[in-house]
Amino acid sequence: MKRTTIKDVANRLGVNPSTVSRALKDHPDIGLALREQVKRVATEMRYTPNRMAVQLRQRQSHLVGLVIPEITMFFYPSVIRGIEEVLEPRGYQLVMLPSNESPSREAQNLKFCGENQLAGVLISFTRHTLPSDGLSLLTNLEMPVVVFDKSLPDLPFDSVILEDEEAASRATRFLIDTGCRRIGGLFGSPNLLITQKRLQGFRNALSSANLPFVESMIRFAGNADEADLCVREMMVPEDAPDGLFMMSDEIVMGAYPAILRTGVNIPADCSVICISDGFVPGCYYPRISYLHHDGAGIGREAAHRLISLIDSDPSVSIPEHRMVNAVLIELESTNSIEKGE
Amino acid sequence: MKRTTIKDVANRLGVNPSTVSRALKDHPDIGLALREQVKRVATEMRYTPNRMAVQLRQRQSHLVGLVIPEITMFFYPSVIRGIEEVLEPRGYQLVMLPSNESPSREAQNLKFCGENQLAGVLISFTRHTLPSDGLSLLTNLEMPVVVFDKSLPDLPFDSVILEDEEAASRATRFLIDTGCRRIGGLFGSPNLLITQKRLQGFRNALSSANLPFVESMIRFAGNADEADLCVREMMVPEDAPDGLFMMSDEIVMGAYPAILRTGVNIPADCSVICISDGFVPGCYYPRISYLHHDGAGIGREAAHRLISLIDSDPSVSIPEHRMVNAVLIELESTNSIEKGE
DNA sequence: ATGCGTTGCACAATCGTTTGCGGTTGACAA
DNA sequence: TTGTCAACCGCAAACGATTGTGCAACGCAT
Repeated sequence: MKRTTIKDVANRLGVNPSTVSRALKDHPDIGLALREQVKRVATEMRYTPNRMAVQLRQRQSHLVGLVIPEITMFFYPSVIRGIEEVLEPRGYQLVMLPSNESPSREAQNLKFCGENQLAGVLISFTRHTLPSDGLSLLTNLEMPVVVFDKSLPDLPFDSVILEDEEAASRATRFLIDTGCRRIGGLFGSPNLLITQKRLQGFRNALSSANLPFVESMIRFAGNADEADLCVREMMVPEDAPDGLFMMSDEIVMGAYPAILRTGVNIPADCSVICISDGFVPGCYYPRISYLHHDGAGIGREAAHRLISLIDSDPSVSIPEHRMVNAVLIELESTNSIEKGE
Repeated sequence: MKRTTIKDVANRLGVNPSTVSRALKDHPDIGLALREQVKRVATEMRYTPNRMAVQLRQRQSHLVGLVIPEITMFFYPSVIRGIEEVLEPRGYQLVMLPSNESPSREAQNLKFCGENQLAGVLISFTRHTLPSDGLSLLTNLEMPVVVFDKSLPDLPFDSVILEDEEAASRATRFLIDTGCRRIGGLFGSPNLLITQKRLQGFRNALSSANLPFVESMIRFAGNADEADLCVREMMVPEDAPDGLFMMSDEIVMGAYPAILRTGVNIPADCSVICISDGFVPGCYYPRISYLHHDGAGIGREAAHRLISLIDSDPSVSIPEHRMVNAVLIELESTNSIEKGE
């Protein structure tokens, strides 16, 4: 039960394989009549091109590598949806290459992309990848690549990231505007550039409002459980925050129930805002307002950029850094209005 | 800047490409001395085999297709982690083929797997796939395939699924044992076999306890928002349930906050239990006890089975249906103990 | 009739590996 | 000396497609 090849079709028609190949792609060299006949017979014989042969010949696969730090339930599923949305119609497929937060695994994954001549690579770095390592990895890769979300400083490659600083700043300002004065912040891994930027945005907003930045009011949590712990530490009776900024969905899922558990009244005692992909904030009561960190949007952007890199001459393009901005979504009132003025 | 091929290595050594090929795979035909030298030069020239050529030659890729109804934040991320855990060490890579709950897209995806001679396929069906269609799709595929989680009735192919009926039954029994008498159930799409089975388990538990099955106490929700709506309908003062079974994480995330919003006291007024992957139940307060629907475990099982199918003679193997059982995890008390006896 | 330009297709090389087969050595026994 | 048999390695044909080039046949103008 062998697959029918282009040769089989050619033999059946008594023509040369090359003729069949050209006919199927409407090459003008082939007469119109024959062209139609070839197509008829080809579908009749249920011929489908063998991609391996095609790819070997043209030295390029239609596979795109997706190198991500870990396949978590946060953010990446949305990103993948966004990517698929633009890749699939163009005939590209996504190969999963999770790095499990291990730089060495990440290097392996990138190596895989190179060896298999994937069409391109979409990458989000692990929290442990050193900027210099990331740079050399991508440089050695010699193929279209776009970095998304978890980028590294000063990378001379295309990237699509959130306006992290601005988003965090706006979120914080929102808390300030609704009357919060003792604002706490819950952040992710401090290694991450996005964490640093969001922290910076957080600080900027405070200082713009002439509010002091209190070291003890911010915490870093590597995962949901740690976020839970942070909350328990922060929510001490004497000086609990009256407003809390949480930088991600994972932090929210760890921290928010912890807050509720302390008995603190939201938003009366403490307002809350976060940066989120959008689903999680609606799954709590009270709901949480958030700055939309649009995973699908970032995925789409990154994929688009990658496609244009693949289609263009690699030597002429200069890296383009795209920042997608986060829009504020207000859900009910986890943010108090005119708090105790 | 061409990649170095096996020919380059051969030329450098003045030997035949075939010799290099054999030397690199320790073929006994090649003398030990030469073998070592070839390897040395190969690594020195940074030779890496071109997989496309290899695959074309041996008519098989090391890619496994993952066909899933949709890439959601629930369940599938865990499944993928489990799969990767067993696939990656064996040199297989995962290709994402989301069907977006569309049977036609699903058919396309399967076709893709066939045309590209993937090594095998892991599939979870959409909620709209007809059993007969699924059967013919897989039959035509003619390659190793294992169905996981969202299966179809009477499929003569390997499968790995949860003991859905048993899990739902145990969950319900747990509610009964803690004193609930008016037990409600929130289910997913009624098209799904897993929904039907879990519903069956739910009913069985009720009837075993001589409790009536009240049609109005169960609801079907296609997504979280619908689950929210269902709760608002059910939680009417006169005859609200005193115990609630929720069949999945997505249902929980829609329904649980809705319950809290109604002001119903958990677990005093209403106990809650669900079937879950494990992360979500801990992200609420009160936490929710659950029967563990282990995504990673199912992924691992499915991947293992697929590997053994790939490695074995396809003609001799008979389909194996694996049911993984769900263990009960009790978190705090969303289940009342000795309710109003 | 000669020359020239199209049109329409066949030939063969190529992509980078793998693999069946055959052939050359040298050793060693008959 | 001849024959046998390993041990080693080269040759060339695949795998299934794409593509540059060659070459008939034909039309048309000269």
